[in-house]
Amino acid sequence: MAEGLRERKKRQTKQHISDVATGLFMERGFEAVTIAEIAEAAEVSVNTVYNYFPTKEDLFVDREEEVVDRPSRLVRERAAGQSAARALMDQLRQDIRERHAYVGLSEGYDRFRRVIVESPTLMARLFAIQGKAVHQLGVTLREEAAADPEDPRPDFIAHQLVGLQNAVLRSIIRGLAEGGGVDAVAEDALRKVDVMESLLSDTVLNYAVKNTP
Amino acid sequence: MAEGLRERKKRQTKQHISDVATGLFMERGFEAVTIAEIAEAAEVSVNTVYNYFPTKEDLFVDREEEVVDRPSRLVRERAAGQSAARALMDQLRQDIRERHAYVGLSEGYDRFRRVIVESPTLMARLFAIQGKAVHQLGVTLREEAAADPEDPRPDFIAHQLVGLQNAVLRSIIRGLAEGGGVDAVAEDALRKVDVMESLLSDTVLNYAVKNTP
DNA sequence: TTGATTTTTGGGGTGATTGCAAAATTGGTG
DNA sequence: CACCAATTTTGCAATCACCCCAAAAATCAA
Repeated sequence: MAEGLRERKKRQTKQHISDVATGLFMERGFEAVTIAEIAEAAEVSVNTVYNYFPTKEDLFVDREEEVVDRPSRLVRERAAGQSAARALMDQLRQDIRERHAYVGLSEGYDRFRRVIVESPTLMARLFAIQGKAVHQLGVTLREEAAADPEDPRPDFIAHQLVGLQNAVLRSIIRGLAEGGGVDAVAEDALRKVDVMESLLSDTVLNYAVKNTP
Repeated sequence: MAEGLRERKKRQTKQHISDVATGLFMERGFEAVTIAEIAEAAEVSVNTVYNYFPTKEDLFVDREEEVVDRPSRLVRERAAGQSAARALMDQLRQDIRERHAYVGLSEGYDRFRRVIVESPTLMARLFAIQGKAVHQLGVTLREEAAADPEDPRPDFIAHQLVGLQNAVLRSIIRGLAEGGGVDAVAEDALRKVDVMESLLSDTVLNYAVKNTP
């Protein structure tokens, strides 16, 4: 059965509210905008906003699940003969080369960043997301390496790998904030990835190599 | 001049409110207790509570600053000839041996933990604290190693070292939650620290060795 | 068009958090 | 000891996020 008008309209409404909210947040900051204002600007009732977004943060922090799951997914889908670390580092380098938003390299990311940094609520949310990503990746690594539940390595390796991504992201954000051009910052980030990679032990770099089928 | 009665009374009031609040949170959980209830139980007005504690979380999350600063302080005060990593790992092992609350090994930590885990608000706060600790340690490592502002290593090493502590803490909490005795869990944690240490590269383990004077 | 289903809305809370000014408390003074 | 000045506590009113419920409006299927 084809997807009905109802479904489409719901999606549109949700998207519309999200867009309006993001616009207002970008203009005036997260805390300064009230849900009531968003509802008014989007021409819906406050209750409708809550119908689609459980909390105010969710109006801004989109695709949380995707961000949390991506490292795990990349590991699961790594090529045969490739380690978990290599899969993530390769993708990280590619994200940088492609100026992907995942690593903060995209138009308008700057204002975006300011909105987040200026809101304790959003900062806390981001930290929580990162924590979830670490945990998720730890679970995945444990499975992929068939490690014992008592083995502390998967969790710690997850910390290291997510930490590396985070350090890169922060470095990029700082570079852009200081007025560096996107290309220069990206090149710089690639160099830093190399340096950080050299701080990983061989054990970590070669953890959970996928069996050749 | 000696500390006046006023100062003493303020401290007492603050402590009293904190104690009452903590007691209620432990009994009924964080979200289930309202500020009004705390005020009533402590026999002060709601405004007085806010006089001492800026937010509800602050009634529970005590000594945040101390937790954030401790890794940095330990690194700054490390012995001559000792690396940053070694200072932190040594202290971590000692905390475990001493059953220190820092690593979750102390009486009553279990209920404490449940209160936190069951409250998204508190979890978010803890993640934020950890984030701050990483950042703080990164700054300190950069100073101690006299590293260039562009050098990505201090930040990433900070991630690794705080991550290790975090992984240990989680392991301990899990062990206790599964009913392990404190001594057994502590012994286990020490073994895990060894394993995790073996996942750190030599570069990290020997970073920022303090000059002999 | 109708009846069922789903979405939107309105209205009425609760609870955290803030601002302000009055009231109570405390420290020292004469 | 009574009194003024500084400090703390309190009461009151608001704002805002968020929740619950029932009525109204929109949509779908027959």
